[in-house]
This record gives sequence, structure tokens and C-alpha cells, in this order.
Amino acid sequence: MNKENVPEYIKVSDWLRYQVTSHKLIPGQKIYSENELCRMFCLSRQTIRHSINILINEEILESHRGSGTYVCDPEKIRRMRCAHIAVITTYVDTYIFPNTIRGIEDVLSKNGYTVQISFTNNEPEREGHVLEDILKRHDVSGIIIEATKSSLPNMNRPLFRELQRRNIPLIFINSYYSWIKAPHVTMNDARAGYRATKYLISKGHRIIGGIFKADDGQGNKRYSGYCRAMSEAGLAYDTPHVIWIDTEDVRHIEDIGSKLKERLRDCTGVLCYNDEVARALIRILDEFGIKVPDDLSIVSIDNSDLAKYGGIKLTSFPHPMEKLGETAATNLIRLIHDPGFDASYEFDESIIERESVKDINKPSSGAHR
Amino acid sequence: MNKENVPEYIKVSDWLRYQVTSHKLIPGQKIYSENELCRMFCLSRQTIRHSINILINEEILESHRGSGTYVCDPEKIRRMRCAHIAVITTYVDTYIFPNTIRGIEDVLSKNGYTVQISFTNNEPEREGHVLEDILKRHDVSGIIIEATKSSLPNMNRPLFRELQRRNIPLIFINSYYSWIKAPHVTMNDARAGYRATKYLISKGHRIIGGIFKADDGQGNKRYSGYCRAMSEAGLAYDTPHVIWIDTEDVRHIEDIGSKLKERLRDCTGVLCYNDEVARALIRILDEFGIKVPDDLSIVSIDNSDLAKYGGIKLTSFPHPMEKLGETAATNLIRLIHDPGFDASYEFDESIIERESVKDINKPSSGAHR
DNA sequence: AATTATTTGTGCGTATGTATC
DNA sequence: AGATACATACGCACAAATAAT
Repeated sequence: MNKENVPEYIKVSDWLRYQVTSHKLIPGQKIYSENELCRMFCLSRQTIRHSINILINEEILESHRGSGTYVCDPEKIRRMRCAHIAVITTYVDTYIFPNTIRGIEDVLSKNGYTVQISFTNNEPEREGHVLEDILKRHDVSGIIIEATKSSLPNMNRPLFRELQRRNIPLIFINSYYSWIKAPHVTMNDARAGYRATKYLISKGHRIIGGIFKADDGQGNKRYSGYCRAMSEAGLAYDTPHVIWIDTEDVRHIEDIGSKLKERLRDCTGVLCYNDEVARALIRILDEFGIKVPDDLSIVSIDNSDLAKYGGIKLTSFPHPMEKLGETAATNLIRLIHDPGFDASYEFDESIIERESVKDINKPSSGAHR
Repeated sequence: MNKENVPEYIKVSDWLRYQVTSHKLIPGQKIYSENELCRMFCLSRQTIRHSINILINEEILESHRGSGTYVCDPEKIRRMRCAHIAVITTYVDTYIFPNTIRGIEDVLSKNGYTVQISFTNNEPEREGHVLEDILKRHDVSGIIIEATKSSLPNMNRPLFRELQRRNIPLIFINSYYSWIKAPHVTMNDARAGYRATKYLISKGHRIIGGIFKADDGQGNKRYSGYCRAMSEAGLAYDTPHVIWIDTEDVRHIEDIGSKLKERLRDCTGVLCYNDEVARALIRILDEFGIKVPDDLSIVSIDNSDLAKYGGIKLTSFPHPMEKLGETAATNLIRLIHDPGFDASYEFDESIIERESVKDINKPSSGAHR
């Protein structure tokens, strides 16, 4: 287990690499001359040159004839290369993702960046694979990332630390990790949840359920808004009417149809995590003969095409989608050139009123005013 | 301009590199020993070793102690690395693209590949940039690509030739270039156009218009199917009722609203390039008080969400979308391991009948049977 | 402005070790 | 066991670029 068999030139290159990674030698700094190293290690100049050459090939050092050998500036290298941005998102839905990615791609490509998109499928393990792949590439100028299962502990922290060590700018979209100091561009999920619940309350609803996604940050934030609104109105919010689902449930929501129906039985209104969930809920309720909005009012979030088309048009709080992508990309570019820039942004919430909520203040039907 | 100042070791490494790229030395083959090269070039063994080391760093050669120096097998290297697939598509719509990419991503990630997605925005110049970026990376195991403006001449042919020279497998989806010998996974656009037109004819229509996209292969294929069906029925097909639009028109289709209305005035039926066009056409016609299907029947292609939801539900020929992505990815993986595999696939066309076509054989309304 | 010392780049010769065939 | 081939390591010499004097 000793280092008897390790060649001298490897020992020296390892030592030099350590000097750089441990910041004993900093970028741009001139390192010891070949002859100094010869004396330090009692080795021939040829051997020392061999060691240095290895690090030059690794783009850790660069040498200038007549001047000396220097530690590479990684920033400079990154700018020299064809700039490349990695986008990491959880999974491909048909409404938020295409619009957001279009916004991102529009801005980045206009600024000469190439874009790589990867998917984690909301699995931390795959997030790890993707990050490792990005770390292997040495030409990534920045990263736009959506947190994967952001509510759960994450074992990829060392990978994020490595990204930060390399000074690769990072912006979160939609949801983010609280344990990493990085800007995030999001809609205001908590306020959307709050306002959506308040809206139901204003329409006379008192027993209000909620369906939230447990394994992402947006679901938790929307839930916290729901809780705040309910508690401010003196209503119970820690009840069986709050139903937690995960990504897998969303895909096969019919499997939990009877559970949903049972848990929401006493409710007059329900806040749905997003339009997809709302649409699925309406389908399920329809099978049980429960009509929206007459028997149950629904408010949802995202205001996607699913809210606009289809049978009952949904009252929904818009997700900024394309604008969010554009903002994230614009801010990332600025962040690349100005590391001090505060790239975070939160979009204000708003409401699009349609026909999925019944005003039960008045005895008969009718909606606004 | 002579090579007086070029160092010997560079001359030798250049010579060796040329021997490999010109296939005078083939992958796996043992090259001359260091001592042979010393004699050949009248140089010292150290200088020869320097030359060889350069090529080892470039992963063109590999040496085995006691055995010799060999030409690298690029296939083997590619397999050793974290396998990476590049997907190049034209632009991000909200219905075909997300589904196709989901199919691709599903299959590839399950097989341990990472996926990079790039967009050309249907501009050949950007296609060129993307291809150059891919060529710069040396770890791309395969490419899934949608042809950009496939009906126009393309100046990126040298880049495609370089891909083929490097034996990087390539599969086209949706539309392809006829000037490059590569497999393609597509829906059968010509037959869909043919069957869609025949369908209108079978419903009694005789003056049938068509709106096609000029700058992609799918538009042209769908048009050719339209022509064949019309000509078989003895109907005129080379008329003002055929309207060509490009990608830009699709985005701002309202700008050509009056043109569309004017050109389709005498028609009782029209074949639309896709659901997006059909949906836009219905909006435009509505402004002029023309009702679908009573005043004009519409058949479209793709059967996206746009066909299913919204006012008048569209009779449409499905695009395989997710299945197409899955097939392309599956075939690409097979092609990577078995270069002889015929990876082409064409999906059969089918029809989803809804309410956008009126049967004018019968005097009064009614649709199927 | 010219000189000098320093530093890296190129190249040769030699010796020994070790893996492969 | 021996021949061959690559790996490691030392020595020296000179060229070319740079920086300091």
C-alpha cells in the first residue's frame, strides 16, 4: 500500500495538482520554475517536464516560453470555448415544459449559446448522473436547473459543491434547494396557493380540500399558502381534506380515484396542485356523478391549455412558463458576466376566472360580482 | 511557407495522424515500433516518443508495454465513455415535440444514455452551429435529428459527411434529407395526405383545398399524397386552392387570414397541414362568419390535443409522437451496436373521425353511417 | 537600447526496469 | 530464456522567448 511503485513524475504531477486544487497556487499565478522543481524533488528536468506536461494536458497549467508556467484561469478557458448552457428539468409535461424551454432556448440561442437539456424524471439518482456528465464536460458556462424531489434530502450535494467550486453559475427554476445558496426564478407558489384559497373562501366556501404534490417544492409552497389562507379565515387546514400525491400518482391518478372522492366528500371547494390534477379530478368526479362546479368548486394553478379547453373551463392561477424561461436565461447570462448579480426573480401571481368555481354566497347560480 | 520552423516531433505526429485518418493504418493495427520510426525519420527515440505521446493524448493511438503501439478503435472509446445521444429538432411546439422527446428520453435513459437536445429553429445556419458543437464533443454515440428546411438545399453537407466519416450513427425523425444515406423514422406523411384527401372525396367533396408547409419535408410529402388522391379522382389539384405557408406564417397566421379566406372561397373541403393550422383556420373563418363544418369541411393531420379539445373537434390523422420517439431511440441503440441494422421505420396512417367534416353526399347533416 | 540572466522548448544519448511474445 | 517493445529516469546542449538590468 506504499507508494514505492508510483513513478516520480506521477508523484510530482499529483503534488502540483494538489497545490492548485487546494488553492496554495491560485489561477494566473506563476508556479516554480522547472529548475526549482528539479532541486526541490531532486529529479532531472526531463522528469519534471513530464509532470508539468500532464497538467498542461489537463488544462490545469499553461506555460509560456521565456516567462514561466502558470495556473490556468478556468474563467478564461470557459469564455474561449463555444459557450454551452445545460438545462436540467424534472420531466416532460405537455404544457409548462415546452413553453419554458422555448423561452430559455430563444434567449440563449440569440446570445450564441448552445443548449443541452437533460431530464431527471424526478429521480435524485438520475439528477446525479446528469450532474456528473456536466462535470465531465469542461465547456459548460452555466446551468439552469429545476430541483428534483426538492422536499426530500438530496445526496447530490457534493456534486453541487463541486459546481460552485468551479464557479459555474447556477439558477434554479420552479423549485429550488434550500440548502444551497443559488438564485432562483420561480412563480410565487406560496402566494398563488394563498390567493387561490382566499378566492374560494370569498365565494362562500368553508370546507376546502387541497390536493398537493408531496415530492416537489412547488407543492409544499402551494400548500403553505393554502394553510395560511385557511388559518387566517379561522378554518381547519390540518384535515383529511388535504391529500398528498406524488409524481407517480399524477400519471396514474385513476388508481386513487375512490380515495380522492372519499376524502373530498364533505368539501364544497378544492384547491388542485395544477391543471392536470384538476382535469383528472373532474374526470374522476364525473364517474361518481359529482358535477363541477355545482357539487364541488375547483381552483387550480398553472393556467395551461388544459384549463382553457375541455369541458368545464378552469379558474386557474397562471404559471409564467415562457416568461419564466426567458427571465432565467437572461439572468443567467448576466450572472455569467457579473458574478455579483442577484439573479433571483419571483413572478407575481394573478387569477384567470373561468367556470369551475360556484359562488355559494348567493342561493342560486351566477359568478362574478 | 516551408516547414523549416516546424519541430521534428510535430512533423512526425502529423505524419502519424495522417496515416490513421487516411486509413493507411487501420483501427486496432499495430504501428511501427519506436525504434523503427527512429530509423525511418533519423530521429532519437525521445523525439519519436514525444510524437507518439501527442497522439496518445488525442486518443488516436494507444500503447501497450511489451507489445507495441496501436491505432485506437473509436468504437471502443465511445463505448467506454458515458454514452451520450444528441437530439436535434427544429422548434418547440406544445404537442408533437414534448411527446416525441418523452418517448426518446424514456428509452435512452433506461439504457444508460444521457440526452442532449438542441434546436435549429428551422434555420440551416443554426443546424450548422449545432452540428459543429456535436463534432467538437468526442463522446456522442449517436444522433437523432429532424431535418431543417428539408425541402431546400442544405449547406451543412460537409458536416454530415464528417459525422459519417466518424461512424456516428444518425437517425432522422419526421423528415429527412434525400441526399444523405441515413435511416429515418417517420409517420407515412404521403399516405396520410392521400387518405385524408380520399376521405374528403368520399364525403362528397369535389373542390378541395390544401394548406401545406413549404419549408419542410412533411409538408411536401403530405402535399404529394393530396395530389395523388385528387388526380386519381380526376379532380384538379394544381389550383389556387393549394396554399403554401412557412414556419413564420404558422406563428402569425392571422396576418394571412384574408388571403386564406379568399383562396378557399370555392372549396367545400380543405386539408390542413396540421392541427395548429386547422385550428387557426377555424378562428379566421369564424371572423368571416364561415362555419365549420357546415360551410367548409376540414381534415387535418397530427391528432394533437388541439384536435381533441376546443370548439369544433377535428377529424385528424394521428402523428405517432411518443411511439415515434421510442422507435427512433430503440433503433438508434440497436444501430450503435449493429451498424448493419436497417433502422428505418414508417408508421401506418389511421384516421380519428370527429366533427369537422360534413358528409355532403346526403342532403341534410349527419356524419358516419 | 543593449546586455544578461532566467525560463521554457527542442533534441540527442544513455541506462535500467518491466511486460509481452 | 531470450528477444522485443514500451516505461521511467538521468545526463547534456542549444534555441527562443521573456524579463530585468
